[in-house]
Amino acid sequence: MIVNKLKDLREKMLKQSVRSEDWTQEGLAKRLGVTRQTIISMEKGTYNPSLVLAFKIAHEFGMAIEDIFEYRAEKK
Amino acid sequence: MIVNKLKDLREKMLKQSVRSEDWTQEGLAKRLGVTRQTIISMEKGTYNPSLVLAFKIAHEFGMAIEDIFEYRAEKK
DNA sequence: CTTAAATGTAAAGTTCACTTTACGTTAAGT
DNA sequence: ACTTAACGTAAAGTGAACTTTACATTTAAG
Repeated sequence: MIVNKLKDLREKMLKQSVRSEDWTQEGLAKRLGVTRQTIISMEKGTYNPSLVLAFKIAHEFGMAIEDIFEYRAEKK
Repeated sequence: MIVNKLKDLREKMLKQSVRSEDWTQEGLAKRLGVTRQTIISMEKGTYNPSLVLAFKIAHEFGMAIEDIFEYRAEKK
């Protein structure tokens, strides 16, 4: 199971950023090369990004993957 | 594009490990909960692991995802 | 040399990340 | 109140990650 901080991080950037349009769901989606639906589903936790997308996201936020996504071993 | 060090890392563990059967393709696959085919394809670079699997792999090797997988921006 | 473990290859099937389209709701400015 | 940007939801389609099965090749050890 993977937990992520995407929603909080993006909303924080939205508030802080001068170019706030860069951090709307749509703005971020465009920079990542995905659709807005993809952002929504990730923020909701409906599904996990691919490793490639996780790398792109980490790059956009200037953080390591492990700072944004946390893996928790499944409870069997 | 993602480059990985899986083959080298696993072979290194194979040589160093006392319980070498833990680091055969089959042994590693079982611990990761995937098939041997999956290991082969990742080592060949045929496909990239999901983020969940990347986390599990990093955990098995005791390393960070970024130490095993490297993202290189696509040349358009 | 022989045998068995480990690795490689190939191909069809399943699942899920991601797209596409379309419409509904919320928030904020004027 | 009106408008519009931003956010949310739903559902069908595509492609790639991953499985399953089966067989062939390499490597190491007796």
